[in-house]
Amino acid sequence: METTTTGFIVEAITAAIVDHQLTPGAKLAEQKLADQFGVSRTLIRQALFQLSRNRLIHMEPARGAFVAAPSVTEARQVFAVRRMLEAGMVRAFIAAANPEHIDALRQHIAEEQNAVHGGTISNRTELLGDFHVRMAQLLGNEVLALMLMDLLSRCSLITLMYQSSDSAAHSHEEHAALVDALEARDETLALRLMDEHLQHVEAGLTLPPDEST
Amino acid sequence: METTTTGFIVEAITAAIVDHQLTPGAKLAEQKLADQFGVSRTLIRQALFQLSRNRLIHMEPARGAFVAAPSVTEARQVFAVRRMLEAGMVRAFIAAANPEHIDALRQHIAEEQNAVHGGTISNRTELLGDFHVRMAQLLGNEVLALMLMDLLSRCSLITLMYQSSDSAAHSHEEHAALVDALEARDETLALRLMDEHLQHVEAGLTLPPDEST
DNA sequence: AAAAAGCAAAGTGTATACACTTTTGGTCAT
DNA sequence: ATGACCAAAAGTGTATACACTTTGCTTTTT
Repeated sequence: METTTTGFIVEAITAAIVDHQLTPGAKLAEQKLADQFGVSRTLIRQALFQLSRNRLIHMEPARGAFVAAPSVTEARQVFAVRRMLEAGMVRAFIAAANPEHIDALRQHIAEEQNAVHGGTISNRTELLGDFHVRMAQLLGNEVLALMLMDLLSRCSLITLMYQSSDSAAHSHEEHAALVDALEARDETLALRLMDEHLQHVEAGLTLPPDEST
Repeated sequence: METTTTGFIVEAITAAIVDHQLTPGAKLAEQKLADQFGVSRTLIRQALFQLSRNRLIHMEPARGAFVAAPSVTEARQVFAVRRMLEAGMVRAFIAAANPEHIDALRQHIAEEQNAVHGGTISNRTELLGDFHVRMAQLLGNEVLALMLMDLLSRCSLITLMYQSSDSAAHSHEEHAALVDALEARDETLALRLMDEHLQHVEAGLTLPPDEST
C-alpha cells in the first residue's frame, strides 16, 4: 500500500525483521538487496537510512548496515517506555471508551484466539502486538498508534534475542481480562492488569540485571 | 558531532526547522539544498528520507519535500502522548531519584532563568524543552530521552503554527515548582504539576476544538 | 477576455560510474 | 606453525547522467 518505491522497500525489510526472517546482527549488503528487489543500490541506501532512524538497523560508517541487536539496557528501556505509554493509554481509553470500542477489542481478541490455536507463530505475535496498537487507534490517536508500532517492532527484535519462554496463550488471556476491566471502567484494575501484562512479557525474557554498553 | 555526512545534513536541517528558520509548508528543493551544503543531491535525498520518517518533513511523490505542517488533530495527539509519557516519567523519577538528580535539575533551571531574562527566544525555548529531556536522561532512559526529543521537535513546529501566547517565564516557574515536588517525593502533587504544565503549554496555542484531516 | 492547449524550464526518480575503505586470502619472514 | 604484510576482491560513499513528471508561461481558441 505504499506509493513510493523506497517506502515499499522499507516496509519489506521491516516486515522481514519483525517476522524474524532477518536476525539481529545480520549484515544487510546493499548490492545483494538491490539484486533481490531488482533496483539499484541508490534506493536500497535510502531505505536503509530510513530504517536506521527507527533503530531497527544500525549503520557503521564504511562497514555497512546490520540488523539492530538491542542491548539488555535498551530492552529494559523500551519496555519501561511502553509501560509509561500504555498506562496513559488505559486511562485515556477508560475516559473515552464507548461500547463499540469494547466490541472492537473483543473482536480482535477473537482473532487472537484463533491464531493462538491454529495460526503460525509469527501471525500469533503480530496479532498480540496489534492489540495494543488497536487500542490507540480506537482512541483516535494515530500518533500514539504509530509510536507503539515502532516500539513493538523493536520488541520483536528484543524477543528474538532474549526470549526464554513464549507464553502467547497467557498474553491472550491477559488481554481478555484487561478488556473486561476496561468495560467495567475499573481504572485501578485496568492499570494493574496492563502493568502486570507488560511485566509478564518482559519477564518471559532472559534479561540479566544490568549491563551498561 | 555526527560522523557521517548524511547525518550531519539531517541534524542541520532539523536544527533549522526547530529554530524556525524553516517554516511549515516551506519547500525543500533538493538542488538548492545540495548547493548550500556543497554536496550532491544524493546525500540531500538520503537526509530528506530520514527526516520524513520523523514526521518533521513531508514528501509528496514527484512534487518534493516540504516542512511538515501538523494539523490541529495531530497537534493534540502529540500533546496527549507527551502527557502520557511524562506522567510515567514523573512516577519513575520519584521512585529512582536521589539528591544529585534534583541538583542537576536545579542547575538546569538556573540556566533557564538566565535565558528567560537575557537569552534569545530560540535559546529560551530550547532550554525549556531540554528540561524534559534532561529528566529522562537523569532517569538513565536514553530511549525515552530520544523519544521526547522527537516529540519536542514536533512541538516546535506546532508552536510556530498555532502559538497565541508565549509564556516562557510561566513554563520556567512551573518547572521549578515541579522540581520542588519531586524533591519532596510528593507523587500526587508532582503528577498534577506536570499535567497542568503541559496543559498550559497546550493552552497557549490556538487549537480549535476539532478538525479531522 | 477567459479558458484550454501546448511547450520550455525546473525538479524529482533511478541507475550507473568511480573513488576510497574494509575485508580476504595468501605470501614471506620469524 | 604463527604472525605481519601486501595485493586483489568486495563493499561503501558520493557525484553525475538521464528519463520522466510537474510547473508556469505562452499561445491559441472560443
